[in-house]
Amino acid sequence: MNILSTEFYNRDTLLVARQLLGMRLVRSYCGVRLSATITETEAYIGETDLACHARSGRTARTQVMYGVPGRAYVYFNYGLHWMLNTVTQAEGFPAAVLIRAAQVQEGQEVVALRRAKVKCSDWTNGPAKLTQAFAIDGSQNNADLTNARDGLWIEEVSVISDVNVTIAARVGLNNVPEPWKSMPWRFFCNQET
DNA sequence: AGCACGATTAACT
DNA sequence: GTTAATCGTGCTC
Repeated sequence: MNILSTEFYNRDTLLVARQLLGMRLVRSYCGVRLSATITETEAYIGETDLACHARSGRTARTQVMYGVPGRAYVYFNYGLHWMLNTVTQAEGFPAAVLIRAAQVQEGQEVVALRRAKVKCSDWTNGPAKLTQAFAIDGSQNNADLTNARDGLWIEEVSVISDVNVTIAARVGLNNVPEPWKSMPWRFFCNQET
């Protein structure tokens, strides 16, 4: 196993979002190893990106995005849902990659209990579904993803070739003005299984 | 202090 | 396709 390092995250956010496809998100939960292959990501880049939380500048909520790359930015949305991001680019520049979907590999028994009411194909095919399945919430905000100490990290597994990747506009940005609403900053693997 | 709304989900019709 | 659930955040008064 090869845990992605600070150098991986300290690069252009679009490159990180693209290359996170195929990587394995790992969670150490109650002594059990949960893992899932990342299949969908979105990039949020800087204060000028009006879809990015950093559009409001540095606040208590957004400070993690301004911090060192390779940390988790976990935020609460719609009064119910937690979203997992990885902080990218140099310290001081606010950017992150939202992990939108993944395919469970290890720990299926645990995930099956946590996602008991839905069929397995719906376990982790959305950003808040993923955090529910992996028991990720605000206590993981600013967790260090570059080692196993905080129980959450990403391992390099395989590289997904371009023919298997679709690039499209980000989703859920109803009130965001153009051109930000339509920027092709979403990356996902073509074949769902 | 009050308000509108959100990087969604699941359960409806 | 439509909508309730549910509350932190940032903005206005």
